[in-house]
Amino acid sequence: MRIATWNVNSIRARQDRVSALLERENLDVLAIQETKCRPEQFPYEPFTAAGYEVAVHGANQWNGVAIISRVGLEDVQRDFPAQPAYANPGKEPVVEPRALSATCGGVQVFSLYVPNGRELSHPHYRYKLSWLENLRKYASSLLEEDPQAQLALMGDWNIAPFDQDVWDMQVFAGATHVSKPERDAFFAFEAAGLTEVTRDLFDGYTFWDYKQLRFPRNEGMRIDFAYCSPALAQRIQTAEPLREERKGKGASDHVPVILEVAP
DNA sequence: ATGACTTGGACACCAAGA
Repeated sequence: MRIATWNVNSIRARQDRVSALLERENLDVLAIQETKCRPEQFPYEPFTAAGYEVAVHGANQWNGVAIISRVGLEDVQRDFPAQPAYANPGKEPVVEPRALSATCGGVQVFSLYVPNGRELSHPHYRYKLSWLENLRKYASSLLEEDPQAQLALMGDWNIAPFDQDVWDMQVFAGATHVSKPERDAFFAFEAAGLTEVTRDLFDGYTFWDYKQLRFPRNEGMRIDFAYCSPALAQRIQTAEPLREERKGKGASDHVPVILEVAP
């Protein structure tokens, strides 16, 4: 089975590329982030016509996640238990559409768009940390219920866990994505018994900013990951970032990361 | 070339991204 994650930065702007990816890479399941649309705006037809089912979670032009599968799509869950809400200045707190899970081909696949954090002193940063903590607690509870669970927590984690995951640590001094609390929150998933399965299977980045020639200069970040339960981690055979997808007109700023899962 | 941001809303600027 071939499972992938990709922050597409608008599904309406990227639908052609997503459809082409599914076919070219022979994907069974694709978890996408930053769909940036309400459910009724999602372009379902090209995917259903190609034999896929689609589960979406979206509210407006911000955030939004979806799962596209041709190996079943059961037990769809929007949000996770105790998922923190975020209050924009002067507004009521809202649980944003950043998490979606479904069982596909016997694997509980999560499509996750971890909050950005914005600045270390910003309320969004505290929101990011509590969001990660509660997600980790939920993942722990799933593993506790069933140590043999097949779990894949895939998505845009918005954290560069190691210094080599950004092109220049000096550029990120005092910035989000590299701070110790964020990295601690990331590695807490390892402590909870999950394994980030892409780390040992490739080197390099998964994101390059649109600005300042970041891609041609290969000034990127590695922030897209897949945390898997023990029973699933042992089935992962390969993990590959598709750098080709960052090229040309109409590219997302992230590239897909594809996992090959043994039967 | 892999090339100097991109997206979507209500808009002709702005928020947000990382």
